[in-house]
Amino acid sequence: MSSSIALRQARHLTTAAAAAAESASAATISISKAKSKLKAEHDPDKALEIYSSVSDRYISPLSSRYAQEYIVKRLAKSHRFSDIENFLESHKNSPKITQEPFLSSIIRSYGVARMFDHALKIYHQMDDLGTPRSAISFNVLLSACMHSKLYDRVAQLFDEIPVKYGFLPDKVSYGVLIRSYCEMGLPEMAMERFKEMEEKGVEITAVAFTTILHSFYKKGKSDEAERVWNEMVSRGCGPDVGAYNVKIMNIQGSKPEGVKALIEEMSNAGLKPDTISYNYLMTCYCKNQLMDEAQKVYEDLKTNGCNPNAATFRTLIFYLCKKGRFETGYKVFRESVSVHKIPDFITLKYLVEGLVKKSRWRDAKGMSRTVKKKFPPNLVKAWIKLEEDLGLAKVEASDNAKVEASDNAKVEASDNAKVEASDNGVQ
DNA sequence: ATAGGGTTAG
Repeated sequence: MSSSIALRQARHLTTAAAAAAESASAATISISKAKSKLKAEHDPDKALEIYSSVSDRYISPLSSRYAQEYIVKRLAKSHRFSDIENFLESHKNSPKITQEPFLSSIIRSYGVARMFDHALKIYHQMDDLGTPRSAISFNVLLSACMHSKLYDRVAQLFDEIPVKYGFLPDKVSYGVLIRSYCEMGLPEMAMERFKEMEEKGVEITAVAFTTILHSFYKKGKSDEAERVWNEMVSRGCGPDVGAYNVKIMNIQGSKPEGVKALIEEMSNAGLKPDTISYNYLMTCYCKNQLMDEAQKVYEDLKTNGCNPNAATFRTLIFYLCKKGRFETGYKVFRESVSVHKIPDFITLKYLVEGLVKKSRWRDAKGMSRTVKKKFPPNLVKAWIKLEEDLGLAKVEASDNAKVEASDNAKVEASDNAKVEASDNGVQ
């Protein structure tokens, strides 16, 4: 991007960002509606327009956090850091700035953009802004520091800040500190901190244990991991579902029976396996060429009180394609569309190529239409190129013979309405 | 209302 364009965008944004943060008068849509609109919007400037048209932006802290972070992520992707600054700093004009959770969301957003210096700056400004401090904003600051990959700085802040401002670190503060040690490849150092937590009466949680457990597995130290697991159990800190999932992750390379056994063990212990647990089982079946069993896990998700997520769809569709089950793959794809969790480009490329290979022209066509509606502009461009390479672009215009050759050929290629209906028709 | 656990194959 040339600097003049950047400058123009920055100027444009100064106004747009201010409007977005301050004006509630142009309010037309609700935050929940904005959420789905934002999801489909890849242009940061248009995302800002949506943000500024939301009436109840700050009513639900969780939704407003989502919208704010979303915009920051989009801007960060375009390296528009001064725009991020304008956008986030303008939030200081809101009367809500005296509320710690509101200010914390700005700190978190700076963390998302890897702008840690800005995060630290606003944290220190809290006194001037009239915002009270507790461990909450400190923990968000530590997280921002960790997500900016400044791991040794986390330890430094942990020692300095609570003393300076006169509060005590809590279990979450320790959680972030422990994670930083683990990220540095020092899970032993993380374990060391447990003593200190005990002395200070800070609860040692399953989350902290799980962080360390994961780290030891990652280093290939299974024996150490097992020791951590046993200590967690003997202290009565766990395990919980998350801890089990780390254990499952470590054995999923082996036979499905092991994964199944762990899931049963969880259930017997009164824990409810979640989507991640079942994803591991499903993936394990896929890797062992047991596609019927993998599909069964997917189909039973609902019965087990879980919803498929983006990873479920991506993994299942990928392995279905790998096994040549493109028709089933297409069916699962349509289910992913209906819940707004469509897989990535590579997976869908694999699927559309398979459909074409099997002369499922109508499915390939329908899929293509949906993909172009859902993907960001750069990927749409790549997809159109793919369509051309596959000869898919011509099907609608001239090659009815091809369409009629497919088993669902009753739908005319020009009957767009029908194709669209079939795209969105899966509930 | 802030900390942990995942997602193909190259």
